Amino acid sequence: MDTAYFKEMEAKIPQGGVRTRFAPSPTGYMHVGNLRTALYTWLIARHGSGTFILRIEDTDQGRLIEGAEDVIYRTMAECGLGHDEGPDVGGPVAPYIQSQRRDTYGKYAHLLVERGHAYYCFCEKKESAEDAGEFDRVEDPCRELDPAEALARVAAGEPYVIRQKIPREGSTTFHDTIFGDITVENAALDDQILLKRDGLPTYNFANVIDDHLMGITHVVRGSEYLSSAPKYDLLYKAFGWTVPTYVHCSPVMRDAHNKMSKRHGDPSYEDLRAQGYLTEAILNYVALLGWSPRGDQAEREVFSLQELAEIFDIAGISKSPAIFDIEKLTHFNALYLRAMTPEAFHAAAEPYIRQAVTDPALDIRAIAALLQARCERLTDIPEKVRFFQALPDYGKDLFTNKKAKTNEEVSAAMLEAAIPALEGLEAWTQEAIHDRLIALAEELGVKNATLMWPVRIAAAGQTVTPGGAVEICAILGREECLRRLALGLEKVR
RNA sequence: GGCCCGUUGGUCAAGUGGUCAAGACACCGCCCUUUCACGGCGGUAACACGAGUUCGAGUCUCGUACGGGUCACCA
Repeated sequence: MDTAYFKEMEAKIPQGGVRTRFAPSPTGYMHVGNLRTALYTWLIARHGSGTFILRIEDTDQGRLIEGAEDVIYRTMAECGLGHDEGPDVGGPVAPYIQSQRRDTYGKYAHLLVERGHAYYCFCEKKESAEDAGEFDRVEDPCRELDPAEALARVAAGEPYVIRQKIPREGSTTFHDTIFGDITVENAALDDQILLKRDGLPTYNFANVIDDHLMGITHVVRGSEYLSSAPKYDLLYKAFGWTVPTYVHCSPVMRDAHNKMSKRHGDPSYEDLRAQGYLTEAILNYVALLGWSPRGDQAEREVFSLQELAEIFDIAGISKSPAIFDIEKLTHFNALYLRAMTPEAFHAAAEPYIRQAVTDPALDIRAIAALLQARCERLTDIPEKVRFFQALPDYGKDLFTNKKAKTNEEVSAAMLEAAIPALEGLEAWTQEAIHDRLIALAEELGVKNATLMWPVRIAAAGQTVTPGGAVEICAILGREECLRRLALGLEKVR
C-alpha cells in the first residue's frame, strides 16, 4: 500500500468553503439539461462565495469526440459561468481531466481491494442485462475468489476488472437536499465495476474519487444518479471519507414522456443561439425551468446572472421533471430584446437586417428602431424587413380595410392627394411627413387611418409591417417612396 | 419485472394544516393606436383518485392510478 501517496493526495484537498464542480463528458453537445446543471452548480458556488470547478469526464475512450471540449469552454464562457479551477486554468488539485488521473484511480481501486471492499473479477465481458431482457442479478463467482489466487492471476497478466463488494445484508440510507432521506436494501445493489479492463475508472468510481480529492462540498447532478447514490455512499464509507451534500436535479423534458435529446432534434445551447435567442434570455429561462424563487421573490421572473447568484437557494429546486417550453423562452427573449439600449439592439439586429436589406440608401439604424418592440427572435428580422429592399408583389385587395374605412376607390383618392402633398415637402423627415399627412387627413375630412392605410400599403406592399406609414415613408426616401405610391395608385385606379 | 422517486390550470410554478389556491407563458376579450406590435385592463383554466388523521388538508399517513429514473467494462 502506497501510504505516502494517499497522504500526499489528502494533503492537497482544499478545506473550508463551498466547492462545486460541473463535470461534463465531452460529447460535443451542450443540451439544455446540461446547461441547467452547469448553471445551478455555478450558482451554488457563487451564492456561497465558493469555488467553481470544471472537470472533464473522458473516461469512455470509445466515445471521445474531437473538439468537444471546445464546445464546453465556449458555452461556459459565453454564458458567463466562469470557473476558478479547471483544465485550462489549473488549480491546487490538478489535473482536471479524468484521463490524466488514471494512476490515481488505479491506486485507490487497489486500496479498496486490500481493504476488502472490492475484488478482482476475471469474468468475460457479457452483454448488458437490459439487452438480454433480463433483470435478475447473477452471482459473480469472482467475489469469493481467494485473494491470494486473484492476486496471482493479476500478476500473471490475466485481464480483470475491479468490482465493488456491496454488503449482502442491511440497507443504506443517504440524504439528498432535494429528495430527503432515501433508503435502499443493499441486496438490491449490484457489485458495480469500478475499474474497467482498460484500467480506466467508470463514472461511478471516478466521481467519488475526484469529488473527494477535489474537496467538492456539493455534488450537483441529474436525478438519473439517484439510484446509484447508495453505492457511492458505500464507497465513501469504505474509504472513511465524508459524504458530500447531494443535489440531484430532475431532468428537463421535451414532452411528458421524453427527455430533451439530440436524437429527437431538441435544441442545444448553440442551436438556440443560432435560432436568434440571446444568452441572457436562455439562462434566465433555464434557471426557472425546475427552480423558482421563494417568499417575497416568488412573483419575480426576470433575473440577471448576478441577481440569481444572490438569491439562488437549493430549496427552490423542483423534484419533478420540467417540460421545456420554447414559447416561454421566446417570451423571455422578447423581454430581453426590448430591454436592450437602442444602440445594443442595433448592433445585435444589424447583421440580420443586412441579410434582407442591402441597399446602402436605407437607414439600418432607423429600421432597427422600428424592430425593437416587435421582434421576438433576431432570426425573425429578415422576413420582416425584406419589403424595404424590394416592393413585394401584392394584390389591390390589400387596400380594403374595414376599420380604416378604406376600399380601392377611397384608397385611390387618398393616394392621389398624398402624392402631391408629399412631393411638395421640403425636408424628407419623419416629422415633416407626419405633420403633412395628418394635416392632409384633416383637410380631406377623413380619419387618420383612412389616409395612412393606403399610404402604408402602397409603400410596403403588405398589411403587416414594422412601423407605420410615416416611418416607412421616411426610411424609403423621397424618390423610392413616391415611386411606390404612384405604383400603388396605378394598381388601384 | 424489482427497486427508487414524483403528481397544483395546456406549460413553468407559489403554497410548508386555517382567506371559497399567487404569479408568468400560451389562449380569448377590451382599451390605446396609423397596420402589426409594445403597453394597460380583464377573462377561461388546476390541487390525479380513494381512504384515513384532524375542529379543519393542496399541505400529514396509507392505498390505487398515472408518470419519471434505474437495473452497462455509458456517463
